Amino acid sequence: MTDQPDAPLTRIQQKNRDLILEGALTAFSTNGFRGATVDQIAEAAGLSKPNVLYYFASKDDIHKTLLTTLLDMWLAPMIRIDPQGDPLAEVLGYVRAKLELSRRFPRESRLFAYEILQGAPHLTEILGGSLRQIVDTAAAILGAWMDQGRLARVDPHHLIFSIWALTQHYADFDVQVRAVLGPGHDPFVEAEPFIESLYRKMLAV
Amino acid sequence: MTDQPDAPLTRIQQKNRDLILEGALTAFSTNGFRGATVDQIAEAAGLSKPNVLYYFASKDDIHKTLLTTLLDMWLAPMIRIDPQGDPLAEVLGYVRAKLELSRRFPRESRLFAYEILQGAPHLTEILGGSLRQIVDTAAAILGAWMDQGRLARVDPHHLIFSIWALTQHYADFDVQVRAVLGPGHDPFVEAEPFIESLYRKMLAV
DNA sequence: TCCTTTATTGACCAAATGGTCAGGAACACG
DNA sequence: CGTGTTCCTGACCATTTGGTCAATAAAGGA
Repeated sequence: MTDQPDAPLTRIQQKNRDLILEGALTAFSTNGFRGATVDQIAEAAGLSKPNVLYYFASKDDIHKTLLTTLLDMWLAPMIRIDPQGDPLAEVLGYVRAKLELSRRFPRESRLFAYEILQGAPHLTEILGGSLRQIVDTAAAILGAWMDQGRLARVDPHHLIFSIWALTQHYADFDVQVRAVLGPGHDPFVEAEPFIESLYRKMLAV
Repeated sequence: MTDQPDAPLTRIQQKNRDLILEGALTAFSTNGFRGATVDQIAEAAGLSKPNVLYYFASKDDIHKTLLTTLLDMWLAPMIRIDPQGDPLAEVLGYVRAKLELSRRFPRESRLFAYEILQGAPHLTEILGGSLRQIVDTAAAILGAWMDQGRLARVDPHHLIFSIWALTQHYADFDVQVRAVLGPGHDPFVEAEPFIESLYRKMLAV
């Protein structure tokens, strides 16, 4: 499409790339990378298959673009944990933000879930690199608060894992949760006070 | 292979079906249903592709067989919760059993994760049927203990979800957990005391 | 041993799928 | 306008893949 690698995008390029990524998010998060077809993506985006491949070099390229783009949104709440803030309020704020992400962006959550399940072929460097650094930083903050006796002593890393597990479960396993609860339930609405009280009890000094 | 629908399996049939299911478990849990190929399964089983399809009608058939076979193992610990037992001990026993399943059978855990992510096309009746009943029964036991003041009052269904989320996370997101922790860690060994203390605090009256 | 049943496979097929390409349509802009 | 660039598509291709089948080999039982 363009020979200039860093040429600014035209309006049409911007719009169509967005359409494609939006359609691909739905396709990949529903069927996984292998299960989604370029035709599906094209139809979801309202474009022809060759046109999709005019804007992206390959199916793989679309997937990689999605993943790296979304990773920032996914990690943002953890970066916002403030060492100067109130420990419990900061943790609960993070929990709430993460649950809100699961509620509002379940497709993104599932996309990551598929990727990790598959062994994270596109994310290995990131997982052990920047993600690990961000987590270590957050864990250090939590650890310091525990040292100061402002939070109950628990393993900070596993505390973070537990938050991920609990919040993402409601997005990734949505069908199971809904099937078990039956109709007339809003899993996310019920989950919030449950998870909040869980961490209040766990982290109370 | 056999016209008799309920004919007992010969020794060869038994062995080869087992080989196929074993190979398929690895293939499906690594790449998902769509990502796994019959050739892969055949190679993992040490059989030829036509021979695999001699023992199972289709790839789908293999998948469904695996899923339903494994569901029992997966649900067993919840059924063993004893209304006559000590409440906290019963819950912690269930948690430990579930974590042990994740540790020993991560492929099975991932197989289910893929299935649920996909919207549980093969399990919809089961999810809203027998699974729901089993969960409701367990939730009722937990609720009764809470009524008697022997466990802290929390939403029993979400308590169960939290156990699933926390324990399965270590199997399903294994690569992520290991990448973040770095080498020299055994996630499951560290997770057990963390999760146990979590539920001790949460459920203490 | 002989004969029926069960196992196994190479060769093959049709459909699906990621991707290409030449050429035409739409657009931007002097 | 006109012209160069960007955008778009129908037709096409090679590969992968689930599945079939006729034919052969191996068991098994009387």
